[in-house]
Amino acid sequence: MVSSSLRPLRADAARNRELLLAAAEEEFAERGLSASIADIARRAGIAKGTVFRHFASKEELIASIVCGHLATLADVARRLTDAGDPGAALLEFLTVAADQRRQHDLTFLQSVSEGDSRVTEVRDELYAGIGALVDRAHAAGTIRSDVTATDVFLLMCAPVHVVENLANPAPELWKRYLAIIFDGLRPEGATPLPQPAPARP
Amino acid sequence: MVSSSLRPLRADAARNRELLLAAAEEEFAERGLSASIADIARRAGIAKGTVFRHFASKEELIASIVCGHLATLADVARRLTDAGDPGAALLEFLTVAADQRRQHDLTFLQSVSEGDSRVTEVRDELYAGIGALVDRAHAAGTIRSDVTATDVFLLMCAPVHVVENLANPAPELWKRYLAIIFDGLRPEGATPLPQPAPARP
Amino acid sequence: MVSSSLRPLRADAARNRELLLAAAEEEFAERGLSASIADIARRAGIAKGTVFRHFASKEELIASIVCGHLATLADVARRLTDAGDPGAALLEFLTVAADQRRQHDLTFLQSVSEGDSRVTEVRDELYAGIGALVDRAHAAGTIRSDVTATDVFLLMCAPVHVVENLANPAPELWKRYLAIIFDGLRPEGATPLPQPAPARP
Amino acid sequence: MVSSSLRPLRADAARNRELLLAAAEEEFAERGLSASIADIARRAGIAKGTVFRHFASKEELIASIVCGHLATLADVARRLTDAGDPGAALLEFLTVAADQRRQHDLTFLQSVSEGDSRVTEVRDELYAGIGALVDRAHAAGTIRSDVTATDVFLLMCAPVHVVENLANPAPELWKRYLAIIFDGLRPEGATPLPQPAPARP
DNA sequence: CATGAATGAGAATTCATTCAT
DNA sequence: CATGAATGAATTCTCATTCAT
Repeated sequence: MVSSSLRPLRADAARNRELLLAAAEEEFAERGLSASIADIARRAGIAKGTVFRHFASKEELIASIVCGHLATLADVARRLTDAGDPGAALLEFLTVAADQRRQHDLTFLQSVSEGDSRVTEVRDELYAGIGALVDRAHAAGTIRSDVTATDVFLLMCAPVHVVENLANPAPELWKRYLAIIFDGLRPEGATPLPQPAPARP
Repeated sequence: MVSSSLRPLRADAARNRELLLAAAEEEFAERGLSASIADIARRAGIAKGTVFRHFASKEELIASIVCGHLATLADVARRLTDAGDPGAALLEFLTVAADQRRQHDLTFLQSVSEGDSRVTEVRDELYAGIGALVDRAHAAGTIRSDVTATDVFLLMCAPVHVVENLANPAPELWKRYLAIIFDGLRPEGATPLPQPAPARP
Repeated sequence: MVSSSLRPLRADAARNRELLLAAAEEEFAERGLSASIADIARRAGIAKGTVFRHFASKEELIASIVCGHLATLADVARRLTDAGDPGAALLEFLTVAADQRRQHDLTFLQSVSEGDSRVTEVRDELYAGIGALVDRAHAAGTIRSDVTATDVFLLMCAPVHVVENLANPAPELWKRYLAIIFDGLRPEGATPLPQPAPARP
Repeated sequence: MVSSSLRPLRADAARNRELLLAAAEEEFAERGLSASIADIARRAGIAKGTVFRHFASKEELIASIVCGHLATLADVARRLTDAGDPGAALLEFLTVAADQRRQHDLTFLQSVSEGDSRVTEVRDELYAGIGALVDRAHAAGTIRSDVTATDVFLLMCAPVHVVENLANPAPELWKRYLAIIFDGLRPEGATPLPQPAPARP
């Protein structure tokens, strides 16, 4: 039973679903895309067959994980729209986003769930939230005017990715690269950009 | 270079080796790490078994690809050390590096060949080359003084990674993000970095 | 016995396990160690993948077969310890042992499962049983005093092995060679042995 | 070039043939039947392709090894026919036979080359030799009258086989079991045999 | 004629997914 | 409805054998 519609899941089923998602995140983080359903089920303390009762396929499981992460980020963005300092709000958003990724790097899951409609939907929400943050930052003059919401959306994961090339990165090293990239977004000393901003994803 | 081994291979074998490496790059780029040896062989127009005559295992094949790319980059870095403008040289290096990645994103291959000794060796050469470029840029005051060769090494792939989150990125879009990141490396308007630079990889 | 593990298997699974073991014995007997899992599965009327659900590897399958045979023999030895005539009991044991082997010569499997702990355990039991039989035969003066339990353990398979060098041996021919060897174990006309008895295996 | 007919092989080819046979024996002894042609060739210091110039197939190589061993034994038997003490001669023959096996256990090779005509031929010679030895022993009353040449032929390898069930057998332990078996062949205290002697193999 | 590169038919093993219990 | 047994396609890798160099 996947959809949020209809019956709201029995209590234990809902709990299993959460156990499963958590186990899957850990397993994917440790083993990469090739983490097996069997291992995930074992980690969740659930039978293999039951996994398919919750998620019709491995792809759908992955999509659900990605959805969750994106939804959390969309929430964060929404909440920060009311914050006092628009520049600080945008930086905070990027910080939360990178921190989320850092906990389990699951960026590679995104490519798998590219086509999924629920993912697209949540991503649109997130995109809207980022749009609002960027608009306010523009108005406040905190970031260069030629930078768009899409740019921010794309740069969001960069700090964590950068750090991943290291075997044992310091746990907060990504903040160093977020700082560098955020400096690149500032209006001071900005060089004209050689390529136009891309359209929304 | 890679062929540090024994005899120089028979002409046809050498050709097959190149066909194989090329096919493998394409296949990995399209299918990710899980590209199969069978598909690679088919793409190269070569029998499955022959792949294993050239590369004892899938891992070794991957290591060879990674080695080739790193060696090319090390060459580029070496050549640019003599260039007139240190700042332009560093930017040029990052441009070439990103361009190489763009053709086939194979960053994920790196993690597999982490332990390989040949890879380590070539990476050290590349690292040395980047070090020289960064030193000269520091001397010329083109980049902020708190940025190290390791930082540049890590940031090298970021522009391409950023773009990969898009389904159909404009072919040169990565230049936009390289520009933003490079602006972040400039001394003008630089914010103090929250984390110390990491040690060499 | 072998099924010392957890729950007692579902009825159908248990049946498949037996089918599998039987098919494997036949296939190994016909094709030797290089019998393929695929052929074994086909013979058992079971899918290839299912073999690995029952036995994690070919080695484990072999160990299970060996274990079964050794356990049966250990049982036989135990039962015969109470028999009236110690000499007849020992001969009976060797007869049963050889007969078991004859059905499927699987001696070569033993070398593969040398390290397996379950095998070691059952073999120790068997060894103890043989020890008891030999002790009683010694006491009764039926076998020469310089022959040990290890000797009997080692000679156990000889009659069948001898016969195997023939293309189409008469089904009970092995009894001829068991008789000859058993005569060699008798005290009458025994020549001093040129080498000391080996330590327990 | 396989046959002993026609040209007698160029000197170096003959040498390669011997190197190859020796390497193959060692490799088979160490790795069993699954020793690979590649490893054998490497051990002999010869190219893989050349192996097939000497022996048309792996089976033929094996048959050649087996042939060599059988021929040596046939020679030994022939030579011992003239010896003074018929009983001692037979024992000596069995000793040499077992010793030969012990050096490299290659009994398993025999089953592979079962059908080979050259093997059959040499085996017949060996059989004849054993027949002569047995006849003389019968005449001298050294062995029981109900034992035939075929029995001896079959029992020949038993002592080594027996010892093989041990992980690290003492190098001459087989002599212990040869003594036991030979005692079983003696007329003193012989029990009637339960099965008739088999026909020639 | 020796060499070793190429071949392709398997081998063991893994895994998402289905379905009887 | 949960369970875990069964499935079979796919994967990496091996090897006897052939054949161009």
